Amino acid sequence: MSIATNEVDSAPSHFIRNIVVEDRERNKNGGRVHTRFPPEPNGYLHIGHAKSICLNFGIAAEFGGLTNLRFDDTNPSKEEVEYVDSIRSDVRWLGFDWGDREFYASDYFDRLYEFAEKLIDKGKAYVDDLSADQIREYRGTLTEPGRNSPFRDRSVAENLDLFHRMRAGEFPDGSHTLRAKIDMASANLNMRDPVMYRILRTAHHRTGDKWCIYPTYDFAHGQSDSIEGITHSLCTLEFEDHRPLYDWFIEQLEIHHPQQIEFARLNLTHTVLSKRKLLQLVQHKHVAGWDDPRMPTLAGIRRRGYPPEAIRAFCERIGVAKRNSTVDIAMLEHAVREDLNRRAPRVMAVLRPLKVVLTNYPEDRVEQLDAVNNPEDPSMGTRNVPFSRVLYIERDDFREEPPKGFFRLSPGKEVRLRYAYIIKCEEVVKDPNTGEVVELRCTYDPQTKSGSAQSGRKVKATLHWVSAAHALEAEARLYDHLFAAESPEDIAEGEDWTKNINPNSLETLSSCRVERLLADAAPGTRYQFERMGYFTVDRDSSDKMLVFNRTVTLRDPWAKIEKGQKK
RNA sequence: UGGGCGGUCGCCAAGCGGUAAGGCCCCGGACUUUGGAUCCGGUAUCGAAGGUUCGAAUCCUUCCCGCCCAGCCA
Repeated sequence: MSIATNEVDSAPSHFIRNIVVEDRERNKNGGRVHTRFPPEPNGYLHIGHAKSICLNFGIAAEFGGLTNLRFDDTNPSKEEVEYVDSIRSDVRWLGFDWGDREFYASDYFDRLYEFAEKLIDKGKAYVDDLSADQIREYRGTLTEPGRNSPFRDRSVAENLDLFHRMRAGEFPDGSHTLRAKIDMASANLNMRDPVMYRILRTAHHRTGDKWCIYPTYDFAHGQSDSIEGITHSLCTLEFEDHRPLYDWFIEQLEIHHPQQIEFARLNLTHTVLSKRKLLQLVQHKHVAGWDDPRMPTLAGIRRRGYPPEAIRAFCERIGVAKRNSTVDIAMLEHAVREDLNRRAPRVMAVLRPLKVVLTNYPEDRVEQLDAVNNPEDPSMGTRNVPFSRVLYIERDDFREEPPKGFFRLSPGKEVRLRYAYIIKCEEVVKDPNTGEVVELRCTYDPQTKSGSAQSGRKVKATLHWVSAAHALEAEARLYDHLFAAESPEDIAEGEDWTKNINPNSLETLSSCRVERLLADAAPGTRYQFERMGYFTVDRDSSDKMLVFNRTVTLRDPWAKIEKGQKK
């Protein structure tokens, strides 16, 4: 079993799995299960693709089958190698392996060309001289049948000759097409003599200038699946109408017949998942790039710190069905927290530092305190954290005038410092000009050292902290949903969806203080900053400045209460 | 008004004639040196209306609502 599937104890049933089970019971395809993930290399993969990847690789692995990675590169004008490289690394990062079965629709251009000739031979395809506009006119509408092209009844010999000359480059772009001869009156528009080949003088990222005609996706996709011996061609709902066409090609060609099954694509709240819109976000600099941690791309999610295991668990949990749906992004975030809670080492980091001086603690004294690395996993051990007279605590953990329900630090009140002592706020020092609180003067109770006999006194809150003299400075990038609106694409007439971009989706804090051991953390390493959230070392991090991405916050009931009070 | 596909809790989603799983969110409460985690408990009669049946979310009929299709995009 692959690492990708063994973490899910019992895979929930869904209709595609049921179909596969039935197919195997009937010994269809000799019980073989062979799927493929067929992206077009014209953009970066996103969380929606992850659903398809997990489905395709997951269902095959579950039944001892294989999954191919196939690039559907039939339109050279939109496709680039940058994208195939990113797709490869994203699929690998997600945890899946396609072995040596990396294919391209362009690998099959010769075969496809022969298939086209065969259809011409059978009188099932013809070269059309109609322009794109004319083809559209002849196609009819949803409620009216189309009309036959005047070129529909050319002889086989003439069609063959014309098709060869198309390939030979005798005609200008767009002047001719090869069309399937099916039924211009079909209620299914896809069956109204769809275009199989178009003339396009654009260099292809793999085949170079070899071809000036390219098969359409509709003519290439099904046959590519067939050539690869795919048993179950899983695709999204919008291709349901195309299935009769793909079946028609396969039957006319008398080749292996994969079974196409359609499922609903993933939609997520507070984000967009269309390639066009993601491209726009990048090109118009609404984000820093495809791997901006706010992007729903796998590259972005990875940089943000989402673990692949969490993505897989999420994909398993959302299920597979035919109903259009939009999953609450909270479900994704939950999967991330669940995974990181188990695995991320805990560390103390103060994001917005407030100086605390313990007036009754000796100037030059430093204690090494014992701290647990992960309460969920004792095997992760403990570490020493230095404690001294001058500390930093989180600014949000002090309120001069505490609201109802606030049980952190305020004048005259006590709290525990995690792994250390109970302290009491004796004095608030303010900047005489601005009135801003700049320092707290507190006393500590030596009797309350963590773990000691008399440490049992209860206080309402425990704060994280860092020793001023020992801490390292760091930058933290706090991310929020890229879109404040739940459904950013729901907009009024004349409005632009980009108006829903959350202006506060990124907040950069540059004077954070963190435990010294974070100095050696490699990019991509994930931690829990106690009480603040999960953070991941960014690739921008250096000796000069440590940089952390907030992957996801911790659940924070107090923040919720306070938000409610303000309203 | 053509064709295809859907409509089960706020959001996902099981269920396939025998009397509504689960997860997320939310609300209580227990526990807690992370207001974290964990643990308990709470919340639907299945788009509507008829019908068949001892019995229907599951079968039939009609209706309503949503999504997709008129690229030489995928």
